[in-house]
This record gives sequence, C-alpha cells and structure tokens, in this order.
Amino acid sequence: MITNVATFKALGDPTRQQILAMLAGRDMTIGEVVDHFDMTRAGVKKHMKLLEAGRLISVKADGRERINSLNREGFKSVMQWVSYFDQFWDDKLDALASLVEQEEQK
Amino acid sequence: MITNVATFKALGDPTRQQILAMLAGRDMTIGEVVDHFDMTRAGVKKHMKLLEAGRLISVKADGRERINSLNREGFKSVMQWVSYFDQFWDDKLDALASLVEQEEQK
DNA sequence: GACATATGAAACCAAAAGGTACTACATAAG
DNA sequence: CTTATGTAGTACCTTTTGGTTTCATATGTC
Repeated sequence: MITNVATFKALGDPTRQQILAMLAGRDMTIGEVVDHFDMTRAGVKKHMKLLEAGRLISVKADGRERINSLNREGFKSVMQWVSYFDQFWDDKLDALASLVEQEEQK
Repeated sequence: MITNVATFKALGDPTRQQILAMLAGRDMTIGEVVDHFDMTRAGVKKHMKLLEAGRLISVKADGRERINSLNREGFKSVMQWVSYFDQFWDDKLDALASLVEQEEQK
C-alpha cells in the first residue's frame, strides 16, 4: 500500500498519459515516441523511466532498439488500490439506507 | 482525459494516501488530521488543498471548523481512466487466442 | 469585551521534477 | 573499416513541490 506511489506519480503528468495512450495503439521505440512530441529524446527518456518505475510499461531489447509496451501490473495496482475505497462507499450507502428506514418508521 | 492529472498527482504522495485512508475511517477536521502527523498545520493544509483539487475530498463548513470527507468523484475518475485501457488488454488476449489457434492448425 | 481555538494565506527555503545540451556506446549498413 | 542510427547517461538550468514560519481572520467561551 505504499509502492504504488511511483505508479500514481507516473500517471500525474499529461505527457506520460499521452505516451500511455500511444502505446495502447501499438508498441513503440523511444525514437517513435519522440516523433510525436516537441521534446528532446532525453526528455522523453526520463518520462519512460518514470513510467517503467511505475510498472506501467515494460521494455524489451531487440537489436539496438528497445521496444516499449504497456505493462498490466501498474494498471492492476491502481485498480486494486482504488478498489480498497469501494468498501467505504458501500458502508456509506448502507448507513444511508438505515437512516431512511429509521425515518420511515417514525 | 486531461483534468484527471490533478487527481493522479494528488495520489502520488504517501502522506496524502495516508490522509485518504484516515478519512475512510471517519470525517476529520484539519486539526484532527494534523494530530496524526509530525508536520505543521500549514503543511497538512497544503496536502488537503491538493486532495481537494483532485476531487478526492470535499470540505463542509461547520461553525469555525471545516469537516473534510472523501469525495467519490476523484476515485470514480481514476477508475474510468484506467478502465479505458481494459480494451487494450482484451485485444491483447484476443490476439493471443488467435495465435494459439493458428499454431494448433499447423 | 477579552481570550482561546480553528482556520486560511503569504513569504520563504531546500529538494525534486521537467527539460535541455552534450558525451559515449552498441548495432546496422555502406 | 567507416559511417549512420538508436540508445543510455551525465551535467546543468528552471520550475514545481513539500515543508516551515509568520500573520490575519472568524468563531466559541468566559
């Protein structure tokens, strides 16, 4: 319940969200990603590193190229963390239901 | 597909995640939240502001106190954004299934 | 009214993040 | 072998962020 911080941090940037959307279309090398942005290769590389740290992408070497693809782990981790709070909303609704019942009995 | 950045940014910090967990237990004033941290009131206040910007909490005035509670909107927004990528995984699995079929036909 | 308490906001500071330029290395192609 | 391409890494700069201190305001309490 603490390591997902890297994942959320990675998601808290519009550029990185865009990169993820692109990778949902197809796997890409950093070079290909760079072509879609007005930014240095080194700049993009930094974003990729953060995405990888958040386990949102994974990299596979192929010759001198590195293929970047979406990594399900990060997404799963986000889903799980947020799901933890579902219980909270359920309880709230239960409490609300009880209140309504009490009101009706008056 | 861009404003949820504030929400993810708010979630990308361990202190703020802790605060959310506390508020899942019960609603709290800033003062009560401060008691659980080794941090200045102003410091906590800043975190609360970011959580509010991410629509993860909402504030209700009560006399001189301000009651902070979880706000479902931010959580819903996260769920929705991540769900967008579900399609990706589904397609991947479909493609994998096709591959397996082709292999079996050989 | 005088005083305590709960809060908001601004000024300031150190550290982290977003970005660039530059260097170096590995692989592909002539 | 030489050259071009795809990449990683470091040094550096500027902006943002996490945090404190300080001041001002609004509501409760005696």
